Amino acid sequence: MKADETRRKIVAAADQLFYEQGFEKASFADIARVVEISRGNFYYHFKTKDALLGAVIEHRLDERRAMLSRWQQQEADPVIRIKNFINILIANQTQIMAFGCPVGSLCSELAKLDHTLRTEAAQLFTLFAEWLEDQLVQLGYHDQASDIAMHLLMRSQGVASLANVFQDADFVRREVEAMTQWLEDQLSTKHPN
Amino acid sequence: MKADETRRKIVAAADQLFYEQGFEKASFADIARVVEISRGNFYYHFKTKDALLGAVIEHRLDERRAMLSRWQQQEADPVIRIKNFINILIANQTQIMAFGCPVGSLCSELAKLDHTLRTEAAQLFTLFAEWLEDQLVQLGYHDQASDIAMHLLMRSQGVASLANVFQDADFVRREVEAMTQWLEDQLSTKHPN
DNA sequence: GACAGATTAGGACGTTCGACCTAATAAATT
DNA sequence: AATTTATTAGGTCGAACGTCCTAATCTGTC
Repeated sequence: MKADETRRKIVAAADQLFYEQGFEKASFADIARVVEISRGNFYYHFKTKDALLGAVIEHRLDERRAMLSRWQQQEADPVIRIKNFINILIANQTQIMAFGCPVGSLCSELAKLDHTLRTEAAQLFTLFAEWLEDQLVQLGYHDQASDIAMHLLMRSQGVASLANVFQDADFVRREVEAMTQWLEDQLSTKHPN
Repeated sequence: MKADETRRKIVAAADQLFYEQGFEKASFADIARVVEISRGNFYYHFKTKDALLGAVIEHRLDERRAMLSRWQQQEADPVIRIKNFINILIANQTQIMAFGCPVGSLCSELAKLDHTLRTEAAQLFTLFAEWLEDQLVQLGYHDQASDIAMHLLMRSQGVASLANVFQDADFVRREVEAMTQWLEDQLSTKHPN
């Protein structure tokens, strides 16, 4: 089955180009150039551009699920796991400054396009929200777990947005530091309920 | 000069459609339908779509400058002025949940398009950043004023992003409350340097 | 080696878009 | 009223796009 390999390459290239240029601007011709196949070949693997987008979203979900379960295995402490999440902003700093958050910018674009797959893309957020909530539950939070998870997600998005606009690495560093500090303050000052 | 009126209508319609659909998706035909003029008429008022975008950005800058100077006149206390800024999230909640932040989503799109007017759009952020910084300086901050301003801007963006994705009015209310509380904590616990 | 199915290449079609042009009309000026 | 200028309408052009079709090529099986 060589088709699987080609399909994988198409999805990988589309993933990157959708990120760098946005879903609408990235064309079949662009992707074909990267994968080095003919334009017409797409129709064999994906009947429509929406189908390709669906595959890209699934791929992103898989990657992130894999990352999260890796963290689950490698780090026993939920606090460190959450810090791993925060540090994505540092690890992917260059890309985020250039193209924004891959999750947030896709959701934003699909919302404006009023696209069918808008809800599927939103699951990328839900994935992180629920995972963060789970970590916080493990830390003894219950009622607040969901709110704190959303707060962390919110700050990540805000930092990514401004990082993209202002291209300021120092700002990112400061906010990641502040975010980490805020988390520790939460854990130390407030007794989990 | 009836042309000024027509031009004003075009800019107003483009402003809204660029917000609702995004710059690329909103076409001359769409705008023409709203303004009720012919498509070809655009070329008389704006030679290119980029020129129209430039006018829209200028228009948005003007509107926001007007709003900020209104706040300057109506409120003597910089703290209340800053709270006005925070409360934009509540005042424009419906639109933000539907289409995101008009400033952030435009900057995000132009960044992906690698558009020439990207920096002009970023001035919309700079406008708020400098205004917030100014308020904080008036409150006695100096070294920290810029960082706090960026932090407030960051949280606004984050809240707007997630509001758009999750369409959760309660989340917005909670985060606005938390943001206001954070501001007051800053002002009360830390003596301005 | 012949055959069938899987995969790919390349071009054609219809649509949409921004851009551009020209003629018609409205407004202003003399 | 005549003439010029400002403004608008409507149509056309070329390019880009997603979609679709058909022929060619590759791959595995008997």
